[in-house]
Amino acid sequence: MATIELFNTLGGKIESLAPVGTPALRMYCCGPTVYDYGHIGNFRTFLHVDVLRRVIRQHGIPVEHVMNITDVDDKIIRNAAAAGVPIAQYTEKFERAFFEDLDALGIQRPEHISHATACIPDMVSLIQQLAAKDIAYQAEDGSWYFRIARFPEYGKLSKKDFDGIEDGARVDIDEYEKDAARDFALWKAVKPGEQSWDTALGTGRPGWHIECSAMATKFLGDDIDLHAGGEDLMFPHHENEIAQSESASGKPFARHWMHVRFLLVEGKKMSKSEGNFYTLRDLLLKGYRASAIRFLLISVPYRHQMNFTFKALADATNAVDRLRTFYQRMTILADLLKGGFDDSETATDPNILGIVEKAREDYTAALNNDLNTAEASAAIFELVRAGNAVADAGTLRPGVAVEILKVLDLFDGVFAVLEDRDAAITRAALAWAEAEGRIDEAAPELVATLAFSDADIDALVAERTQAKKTRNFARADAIRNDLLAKGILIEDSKDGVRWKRK
RNA sequence: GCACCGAUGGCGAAGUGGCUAACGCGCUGGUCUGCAAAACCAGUAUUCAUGGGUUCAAAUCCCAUUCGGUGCUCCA
Repeated sequence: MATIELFNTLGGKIESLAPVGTPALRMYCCGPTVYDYGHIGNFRTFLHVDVLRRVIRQHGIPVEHVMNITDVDDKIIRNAAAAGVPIAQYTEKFERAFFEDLDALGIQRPEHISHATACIPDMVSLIQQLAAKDIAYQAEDGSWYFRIARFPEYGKLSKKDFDGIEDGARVDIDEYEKDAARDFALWKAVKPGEQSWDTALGTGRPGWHIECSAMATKFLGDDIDLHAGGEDLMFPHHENEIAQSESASGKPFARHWMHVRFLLVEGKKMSKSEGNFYTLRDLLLKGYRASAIRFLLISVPYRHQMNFTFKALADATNAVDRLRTFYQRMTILADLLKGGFDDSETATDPNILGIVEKAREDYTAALNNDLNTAEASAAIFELVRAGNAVADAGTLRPGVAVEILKVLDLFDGVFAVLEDRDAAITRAALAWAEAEGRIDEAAPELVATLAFSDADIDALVAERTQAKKTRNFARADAIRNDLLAKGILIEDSKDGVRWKRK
């Protein structure tokens, strides 16, 4: 099979991605700091890493993927103190929410998930290795710093040349003891009232960057295949990881670096002050579907800045619906064969098999080409149109529908939007909002629609079908319009009546 | 301020030197339907921010300008 070509920030060009030294591809992705609910920008990154791991697995390559949970840092300490609870209690809630959100968005769990606070000994040991080489040094207050002067390659990932850059315009009030302004904290000495650990380095807590170096090494070794994260992490976070890891091991830390670009929201940087800051839960309560959010965030390739808009989100909902409708149509056709139906005599379009094959090839080639999800979905929509047209003409053999379904399954192995879990996810979000006292943020129509059970809807749909049989169209249309007003759409088809929630 | 990235139809968005500028959504007309919906067909940018240049050939390369974004500081 063709190789996966992926842009490598280190080197600045597209390179083949493949495991070296082990059968599995060993990758590390910087995880969340669990001090609040995840926002759509966070999830854009996690979604594209999910796309990557799914593509790798479709190539038959196993993945060994590590993600950290940062459960101690300045913001957590500050917020937990403000809430008057221990940090573990504070982070537990947001960590649980984070995993619920991953599930809602269909993001696969990494093979290894570890907490920063569970890896303190690993971090201490790493810092000790650096200290033995005099690369880590302790300041007078007891904090430990990384001596950047001892790592000449510093800046190679973010392409920064620190020679000649002025070195000390800013001096943080509690970092005045550093030897050089760029030196970064490995271990922060304890401050009154803060959570701390008693270690060989003294009493304190880890700096931010060290956990990723320690965890990646702990689970994957000191020369991993891929390291991924948001573009903002490139500097200083990833640069510092490289400095720590490579200084300790003497080996290149990660061969391949992947960075996902930020998104804009309604054309502007997402920020609380702009009023365009959205968590996944905010969107679910507004009535948008998890599947549409996934599809939209994935559909723009990861290296492009994408503009997230509510219009685009509504459009994505329709696009996903079209894919699902087509999938159902093909499934119904393919299922004819299960009943022992012999389709060898069925009229058949002479070109459709070639179109199916082309869709498969275009789809695969697009993803292999630096994860071009836009072109990949275009290939699938070409198949949708062709398949529908042939089916409309009555020349789609069930055996061909089986082949089409294979391509759709390949597609869904990465895009993961065809299975409809949306109503359940939205119900869970409403239950959460209720528990948090935020139910007033939910769109009223959403509450109304979900208040209707499937059985309620089925009963009304049956009544309408009965009315139609007696040609009582006034009554039938009244039911249809009433349901539509509540967000439920009825579709009559040759195979019976379908309905769906809008 | 310095550095880097981007600007493609009504909206979102591919395409980075050469076939009629993908794809999705929307809109208009048609087919189908009791009417709709779904689905299909046709139409919907002679043109790729603006101005110059290179080339037989440019949305794609170069220069300038305008606008948006990012990094230099916590951030996915």
